[in-house]
Amino acid sequence: MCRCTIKSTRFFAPGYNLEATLDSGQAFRWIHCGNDTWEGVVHKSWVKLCQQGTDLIVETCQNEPSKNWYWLKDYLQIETQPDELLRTCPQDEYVRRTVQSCKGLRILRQEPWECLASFILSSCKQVTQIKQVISNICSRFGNIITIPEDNRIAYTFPEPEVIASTKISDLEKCKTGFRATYLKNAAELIASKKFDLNNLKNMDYPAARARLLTLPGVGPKIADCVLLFAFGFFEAFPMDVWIIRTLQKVYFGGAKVKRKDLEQFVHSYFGKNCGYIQQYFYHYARVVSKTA
DNA sequence: ACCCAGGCAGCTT
DNA sequence: AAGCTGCATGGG
Repeated sequence: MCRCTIKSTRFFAPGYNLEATLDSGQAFRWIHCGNDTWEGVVHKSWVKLCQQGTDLIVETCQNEPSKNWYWLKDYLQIETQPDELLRTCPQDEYVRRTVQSCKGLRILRQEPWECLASFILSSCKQVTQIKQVISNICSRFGNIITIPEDNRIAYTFPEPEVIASTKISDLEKCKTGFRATYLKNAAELIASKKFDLNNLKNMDYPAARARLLTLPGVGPKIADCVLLFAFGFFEAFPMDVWIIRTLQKVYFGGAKVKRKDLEQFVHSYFGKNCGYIQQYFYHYARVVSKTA
């Protein structure tokens, strides 16, 4: 049981699109509490965020109170200006439409292990299901965080050591399905220090990607998600079913272009920040265009 | 009943 | 190197 300290602040973040950022399928643990308010857990601390004009109102329940707010500002990428990154993309009609519709969407800077584990569990599942499985994993294997203001409970994401020492059958009780062994085996490699997840940040994109691809349950798509959402490699372009369909429809007149050829295309056409526009495409295709 | 979901690994051609 | 298949589970 932890002894938490409530701390509050506000971040000046004009134009920050909290909803698109927290609900665009890059992180799976944020809960919408209405009125532009979201609750989640970042770096083992419970966090409540509320968008209010140009500010994000922040309330936290911190395990180990830190002197400054870097840990959360970095996670939320408050200082990043998406428009500057997206300027390197050709401003074609579809780019303009999706950027306009998802204006202010940031790519988060997530914790590597939670991000990796989440996307190992994501394959061939819908976003709502992924959220459910991860919620199950955390409530079963994470540590309890009590929120002083009303005695509710939140959970940390279980460390690799915990997952590594868990029975496959207990992981499967969380509805992981066939992904349970992938997760456990990856956790073992990380817990035993045979795989140094944090060292990926010292590599360039191709080297870090090649290294991630050696992990069980990690292929090109999941590797790119981790590189984009946890390490800030904006040249990583996760090629999922939604994006493949979108690219074929918008840029190839509906032709069945192969994955390999699409990869070539996105890197040469969208350039060094192709991963950033990818997230706008994904969110637009999956959410925005449905509700328009 | 059927097809699909932020795929991957292993096997067959 | 490419193409096919099984994997476990729930939603539409």
